[in-house]
Amino acid sequence: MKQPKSIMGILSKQGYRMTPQRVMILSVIEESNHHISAEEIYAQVTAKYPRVNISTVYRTLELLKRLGLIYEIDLGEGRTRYHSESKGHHHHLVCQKCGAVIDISESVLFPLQAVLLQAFNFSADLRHIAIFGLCENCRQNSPG
Amino acid sequence: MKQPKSIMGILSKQGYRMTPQRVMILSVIEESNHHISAEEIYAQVTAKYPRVNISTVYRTLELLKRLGLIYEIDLGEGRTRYHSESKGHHHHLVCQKCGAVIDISESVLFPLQAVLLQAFNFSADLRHIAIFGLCENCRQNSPG
DNA sequence: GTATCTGCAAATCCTTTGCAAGTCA
DNA sequence: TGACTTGCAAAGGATTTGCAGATAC
Repeated sequence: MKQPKSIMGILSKQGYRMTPQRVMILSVIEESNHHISAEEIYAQVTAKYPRVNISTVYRTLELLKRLGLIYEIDLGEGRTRYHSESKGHHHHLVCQKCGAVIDISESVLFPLQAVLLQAFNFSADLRHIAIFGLCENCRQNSPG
Repeated sequence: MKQPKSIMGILSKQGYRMTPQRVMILSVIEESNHHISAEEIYAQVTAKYPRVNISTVYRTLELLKRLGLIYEIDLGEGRTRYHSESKGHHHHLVCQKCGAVIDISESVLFPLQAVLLQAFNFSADLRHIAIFGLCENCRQNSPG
């Protein structure tokens, strides 16, 4: 398992302890290709370390989020998914009909960010956004 | 209580029945100034009609949503809020620090909608969106 | 050594469902 | 009358919490 070099420093610098659970959970998130849910993280961690508890996963996710190492995203499934900050930012077009998720570049939302800043003095956090709608296929096959 | 003229026709036309519960629930949503949650709707309806059950509220919300009479929005609180379609569309800037919700015009997202359509052939549903970030006040008072 | 973390179990919150009784058309 | 609706109670899934024992530093 790849061990992030930075995590030890980041944790100890802020008074947190480095535990095998924390290292494993972050590793699973960083090695995941997609946006991973708490339950999926739990399943992967448990495979190697059966005694880890789901509540530890949730507590660790909360911590990693606070430390800025991971981001959460709501893809409209009724559960939260997580993503490694080190992999960079992007957005998601989620098809409400077929469930397809299309990743798009962060830059697509730069103009919107600029408008919100100018017009409302609002600093929008547009790093990992889900936009719902209909994908190309479902548009063609849907009535209206 | 104001009774929506249209609901009877809309319901019966699609084979649904008009019940006092349905009329009251829609009325509460239409008379609400803000985006209202299932629990809040339940509280208001119960005040006048104590035997109504929360499950009826959820079932009715599902129906009204399907009929296009209401929209749902997720303001990041872990619960869904509802809004009358007849009041028109707008978006929300939600401050992650103080919780302020700033309503903005639907048209602010028209350019984004056009870009997504052109570049990805994706028909984005941008009628009631929540965008998270920092409001004017909190930007000034926050470190960094 | 001791404050921080974890596992376990139970609780919480929001929402959904099964079913028998009630009600609208 | 009969299909659609409701109330009730119980279940459901995701997430959180209290607490005593375990562990990092």
